[in-house]
Amino acid sequence: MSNANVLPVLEPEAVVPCCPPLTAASLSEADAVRMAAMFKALGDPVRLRLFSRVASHEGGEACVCDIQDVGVSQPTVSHHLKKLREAGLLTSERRGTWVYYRVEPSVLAAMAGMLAGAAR
Amino acid sequence: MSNANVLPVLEPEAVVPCCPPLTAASLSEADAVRMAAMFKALGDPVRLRLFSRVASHEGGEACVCDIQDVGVSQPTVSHHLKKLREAGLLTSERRGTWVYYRVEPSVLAAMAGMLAGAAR
DNA sequence: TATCAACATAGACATTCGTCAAAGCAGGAG
DNA sequence: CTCCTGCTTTGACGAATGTCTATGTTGATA
Repeated sequence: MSNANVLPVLEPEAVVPCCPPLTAASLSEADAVRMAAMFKALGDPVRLRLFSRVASHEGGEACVCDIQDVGVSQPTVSHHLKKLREAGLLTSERRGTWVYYRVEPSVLAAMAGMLAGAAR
Repeated sequence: MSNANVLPVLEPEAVVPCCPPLTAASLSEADAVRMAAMFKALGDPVRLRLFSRVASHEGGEACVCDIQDVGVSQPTVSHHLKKLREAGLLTSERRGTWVYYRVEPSVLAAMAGMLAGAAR
């Protein structure tokens, strides 16, 4: 079995450089697709709760066992965490038996930046 | 019309007072449902483009005819604008033959505020 | 070795979503 | 009145989504 790279995840670097505030200019289709994927990742109550639990957890990271009590089964939690990872909002790292998740600040900043302009 | 709101259609007023930054505390289930509905509304490329076109349009408002060239049929545009309205992100007003949409700043501010904390 | 705990993956299923064509509605102009 | 334009609603369709159970994998411990 190959133990090389088991995570076919988006690289955060590729996602970051986006976008001007929404008030400044209308989005291109390509930018809209990229940004919509991030908003979509937070567009589910269970995912949003998981994300908020990671974000608010002591030390800025949490293992799955710390946050998995959100009312759905463990495989479903795993599935949602994978979605958040693929959207570039979370990163994960295995340490021993546990897998720790933490938020990717630059991606969050891009989303907040887009909205902040339009909210003035 | 009855205002009994058993349906998950959000009144803009009820949506505004939410929420602390994601780093501060984990969301309750009720708050997560409300906020996820807003993020979900921006989680589609067509809707995000429509929203950005309204937000960046001169005067802070736009009629449908100004923004409907996003690559889908006109009924689909109307459907997406309705979703954005139901999520509390846009308001609409009819003036003569045209319907004008504008962004709801307070709702945007709530979303940006949640993200800004976690992006630091 | 065997066994357990933490987490991920596979497959199936019902529900939701995005899209379109067609029809409906509201206002302005003739 | 009739006709047209701008926009919404309806109904249908395939595709995507969220959830579960069952199974797999990884690492620690005995």
